[in-house]
Amino acid sequence: MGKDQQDLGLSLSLSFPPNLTPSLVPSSASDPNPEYLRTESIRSFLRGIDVNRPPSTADCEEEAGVSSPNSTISSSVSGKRSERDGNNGDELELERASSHGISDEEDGDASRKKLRLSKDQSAILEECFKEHNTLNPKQKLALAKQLGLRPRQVEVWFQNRRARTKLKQTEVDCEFLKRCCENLTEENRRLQKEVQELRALKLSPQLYMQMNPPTTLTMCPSCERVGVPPNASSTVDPRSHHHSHRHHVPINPWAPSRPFDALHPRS
DNA sequence: TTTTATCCCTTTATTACTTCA
DNA sequence: TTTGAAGTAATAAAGGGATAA
Repeated sequence: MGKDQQDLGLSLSLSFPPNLTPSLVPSSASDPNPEYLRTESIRSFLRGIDVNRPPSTADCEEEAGVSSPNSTISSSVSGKRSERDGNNGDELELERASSHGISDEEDGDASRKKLRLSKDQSAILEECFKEHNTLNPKQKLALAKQLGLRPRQVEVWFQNRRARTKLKQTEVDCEFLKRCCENLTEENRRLQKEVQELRALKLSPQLYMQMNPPTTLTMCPSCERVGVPPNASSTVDPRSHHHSHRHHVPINPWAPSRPFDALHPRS
């Protein structure tokens, strides 16, 4: 449990520059009740069809029986689920008590039936998910009881919901990194151009003579950034640099230029 | 060390919706 | 304009491996 929560927490705790994130986050990501769910649920509601209608006696008996058509049967057959359910009295009881409204006719098909949750059920689940994206067993049972679902359904819903959240976050991360890459490419292009210009100057002494003295260019020894000394006339405010420069190192314009990658090696 | 519960990941199946001939 | 097949997106659920208690 701990590992998973950590993973999710890491994924979700990524922060982005405020100017990037909002435009990148898909509207649906923050929408607890997406249009898709709304329209579908509304249609379902209007038709008076609720795939998760409250359990009837027959349904309960059916669920409790051996031949459940739904996931319950397959899950109770599968090792993991049977182990789990067999050791949890409350959960098993709820499993039996809750229903999906599967009739006996439908029961014949052993294939799993996927049932859409109602609008209300989805809304409540979303609300709970907003509060905490994982559930402890008590919360799960309570929620399942409240929604008329099996605890396993609630559990699965939360798992799938976490997966959707992670997927959205991955998309946002990807978009952010793409932009970073674009920005760096652009900066690299700009710097390469600058290097070319400086090399051109180096090759034409006449132009060089018209240049300002090289001492007007200084470099921060710690970060190797080109700066402007305080006495130089410039629009750049030296105080805006990230640390004080008491030791500006004059740049030798004849020194071989280093490409951007050499200045910013990837660790 | 073994057991159990829970997680995530991947895959499958189902449903509802859209597109197009 | 209607209709049915095909395609697509969303998502419920299963199964399996990993991990913590």
